[in-house]
Amino acid sequence: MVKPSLRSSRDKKPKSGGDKKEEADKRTRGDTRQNLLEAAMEVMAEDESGLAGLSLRAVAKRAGVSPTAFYRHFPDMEELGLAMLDDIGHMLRRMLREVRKVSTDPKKIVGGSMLTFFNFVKENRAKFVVLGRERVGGSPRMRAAIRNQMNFFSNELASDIQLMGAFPQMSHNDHLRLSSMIIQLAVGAVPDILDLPDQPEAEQDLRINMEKQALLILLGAVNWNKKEEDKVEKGRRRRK
Amino acid sequence: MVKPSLRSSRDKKPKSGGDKKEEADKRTRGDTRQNLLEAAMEVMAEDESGLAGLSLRAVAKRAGVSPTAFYRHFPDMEELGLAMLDDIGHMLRRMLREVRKVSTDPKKIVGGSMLTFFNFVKENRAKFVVLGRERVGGSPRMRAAIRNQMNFFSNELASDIQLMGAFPQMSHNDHLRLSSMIIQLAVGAVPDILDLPDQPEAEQDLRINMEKQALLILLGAVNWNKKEEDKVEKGRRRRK
DNA sequence: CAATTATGTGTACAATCGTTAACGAAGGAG
DNA sequence: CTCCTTCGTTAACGATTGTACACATAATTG
Repeated sequence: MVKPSLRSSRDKKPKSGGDKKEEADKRTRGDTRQNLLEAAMEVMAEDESGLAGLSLRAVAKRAGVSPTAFYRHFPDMEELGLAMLDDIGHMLRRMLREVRKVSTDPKKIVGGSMLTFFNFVKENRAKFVVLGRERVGGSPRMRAAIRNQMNFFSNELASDIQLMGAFPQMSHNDHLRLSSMIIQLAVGAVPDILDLPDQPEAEQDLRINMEKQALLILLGAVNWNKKEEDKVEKGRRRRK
Repeated sequence: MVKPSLRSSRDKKPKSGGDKKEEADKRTRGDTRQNLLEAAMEVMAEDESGLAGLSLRAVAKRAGVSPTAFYRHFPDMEELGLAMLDDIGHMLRRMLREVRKVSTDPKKIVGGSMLTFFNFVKENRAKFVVLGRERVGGSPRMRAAIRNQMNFFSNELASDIQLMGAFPQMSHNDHLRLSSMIIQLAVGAVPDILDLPDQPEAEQDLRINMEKQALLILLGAVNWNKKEEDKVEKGRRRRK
C-alpha cells in the first residue's frame, strides 16, 4: 500500500528499534518544522489521502522524527495544512509576479503566465495536489484560506492589467472578474496537468488548449461593453 | 452495545409487487446497496474526509447495517466511489439536458444552464463535495472516471451548440473548447457555491458573476477567428 | 555555575480501522 | 422435503491511529 520511497533530500532511516541515526546529521533549530511541511506534502501527493486522512504518524515518520515531536511545531494537522498553504501561495505568487514583469502586452502576459503556470504545476506536483484537493474538500478554515489566496492572485493580476490600460472600457469589477476567470481557468486545468500521459503530444495539446482558452477570454474582454453592455445590464439592478 | 435494530430491509419487499424473473436483472436489487451509497455521500459531506479517508465502518453504520454487510455489495471503497460517481453524473446530465431543451439561443441556454447548475449544486451539496474533491485527490481510476464524465458533458454541450449554428466560423474543436471552458467555469465555481454565506446578497452577486463570466466567454467565441486565428494557429503542429 | 527553555526520544493506551471467519434466516428450485 | 444462493448478523484479529506522560539533551540565559 505504501509506495517505496520517492526521492527525498534527507531520507532518513525511519527507525527500527533503538537504532541511532546515522552520523553527521546535525539537527539545527527550525529544521524539523520545514521537514514536516515537506514530508506532509510528499505523503499527501504520493499516497492519495487528503489532509483530513493524512496520518500524523506517517508525516512524522517521513520527516524522520518521532510522532510526538510533531506537537512541538504544530498543535494540529489543520495548522500544518494552513502553514503548508502559506508556503505554496507565497512561492506561486512570487513566481507569477516575475512573469508579469517581462512584458506589458496583456496577451503576452497571459500567454506567458499560462505557460509558466503549466510548467510550475508540473514541477511542483505535490503542492498542487494539495491545493486542488483542499480547495473543495478541506476544513472550512482551509477552504477559506485557499479562497483568500486565490482572491489575492486575482487582485494582483487585475491591478496589473488595469494599470496597463488595455481595456479602458472595463470597470474595476470587470477587471477583477476577468482576472479571476483566468486564474480559475488555470486552477481548473490542474487536474488535467497532473494526470498528463507520457506522450509529449498530449502535453503540447493541453498547453495550446490552455493558451487558446486564455485568448478567448481576452478576446471577450476586448469586445466587452462594445455592444453587449446594455443587453446584459438592462433589467438588472445596479448594485455598487 | 445494543443497536437499534434498523434492519428493516429484510422484511421489505422489492419496490414492484409483480415478481418477474424472466430475465436476469444486471442491477443488484435490494435497497441496502442504495442505502450504502447515500450513506457514503452523507458521511462524506458532513464530515470532511475524502473518499480515501472515508471509513467503511462509518458508512455501514450510517446505512444501518453491520460493517461486514458492506462486502455483500462492494468489494472495495473505491468501487463504491465509482458507483457513486455514476449516480451523480447520470442525474446531472439528465438535468442539464432538460435545460437545453427550452431554448435555442446560446446565450439563453448558457445563462439558463448556469442558473440551473447553481441551484442544483446548492440542492445536492453532498454530491458536489464528493465530485469536486475526488476530481483532484481521488484514486487514478476515480479521477479518470470524473474526467470522463466531464468530457461527456463537454461533448454533449458542444454538439448542441454547434447544431444550432451560432458560431459558424468555429471548428468542431473550437466548439469543444468553448464547451469545456463553460463546464470548467461551472465546476470551478462549485467551491464558491458551497461556501456561500447566508446573505442572499452574496448569492445574487455570485450568480451574476457566473452569468457575466459565461457571457464574456460567449463574447469571445462570437469574435473568434475574426482576427486571431492566424496569429494563434501559426507555428502549431497539425493535429491528427 | 545552575536553571530554564526548546526540542527531541521512548512507551503506553484506548479508539478505530479493514478484514476474516463462522453462522443464521429467507426464499426459490430440484 | 432438502439444497443452494442471497444477505444479513456477531465475534475476533492485528494494524494503525491520535495523544498523554515521563524523560533526555542542547542551547540559551540568569
